[in-house]
Amino acid sequence: MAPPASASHEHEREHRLEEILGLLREDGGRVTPARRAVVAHLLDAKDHVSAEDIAASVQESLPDVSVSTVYRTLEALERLDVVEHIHLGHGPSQYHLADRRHVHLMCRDCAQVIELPDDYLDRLAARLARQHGFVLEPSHFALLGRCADCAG
Amino acid sequence: MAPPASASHEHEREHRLEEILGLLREDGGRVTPARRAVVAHLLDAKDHVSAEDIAASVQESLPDVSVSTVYRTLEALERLDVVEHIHLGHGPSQYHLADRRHVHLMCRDCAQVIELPDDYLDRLAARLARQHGFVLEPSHFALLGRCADCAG
DNA sequence: TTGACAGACGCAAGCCGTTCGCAATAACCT
DNA sequence: AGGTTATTGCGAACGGCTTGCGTCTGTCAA
Repeated sequence: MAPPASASHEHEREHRLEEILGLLREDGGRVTPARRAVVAHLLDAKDHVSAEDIAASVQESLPDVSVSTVYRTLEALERLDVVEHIHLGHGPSQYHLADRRHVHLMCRDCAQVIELPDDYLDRLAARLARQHGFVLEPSHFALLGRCADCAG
Repeated sequence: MAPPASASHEHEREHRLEEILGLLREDGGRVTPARRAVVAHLLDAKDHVSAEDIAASVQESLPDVSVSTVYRTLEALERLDVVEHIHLGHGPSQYHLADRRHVHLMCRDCAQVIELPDDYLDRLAARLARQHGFVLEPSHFALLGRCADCAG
């Protein structure tokens, strides 16, 4: 579960963790074991995870943290712009740290998710801004379609 | 509820209705009053509607058509490629006739939906196909962001 | 025209993801 | 150490959608 980390990576992760928890405190919030575990899981996750994923992982060490606590923690973190969620069409929302922003492609057949750099939609975003004054949030939804394998 | 229609529009609508019902029959399906009413509502709707919208409208004339019938009818029509649905992030799926395909922008703040021509994402689709073999389905999801009003 | 065979129906229960109300707990500040 | 108040766990409830089941009814062949 914990990533194989060199001493410096471990240190770095610890730093980020405390930094985020500090933001919660600055905001008048409190740092609890549950919140610490949620943030830790987000730091360890390679990419996006569902609230249920987080709950399951947190419950390994803190068995009676409830899903509602996870949702409430994620909500607090989103208010602080530390976390964002993305809609993948069908299926639950996926959460990730705001600084791990990506554009997502999702296959409607095999449900595979492909990540692209977060500037992949810059041209489209510019066009939407120019033509419609619309400010695109490219990492808040997935582009649906069929992946190379499933399209045949 | 029924659109103000000239005689020819009325005739045209009737034709489309029977045409679609014919497809159901050809497929080994049956044409029931409930199905007729669902298709009629889709023909009358200006744009996309939720299953609940359809149910409410159908129930005005056929009070005990249940939501499950609406969902099952929409499922049958999607199998025949007559209907498609689109995911708008939060909120229920929206259904529309397959020949009224659009790209959708949705404002995360005011929930307003802006429709763009269905070829609006052609360049993006071409790029995705070329670089990733991904076949984009541009009308199966909404582009989320903030509309001109809400972006300020 | 009728009959019988699916297919479609209504209903109610159930699913999933998410939110909420509440009383009890425990972080934080002094 | 103590008071305040944010956060918690729990359970109930939500919205959107699906399913199982027994009944009904289009459809098509006789």
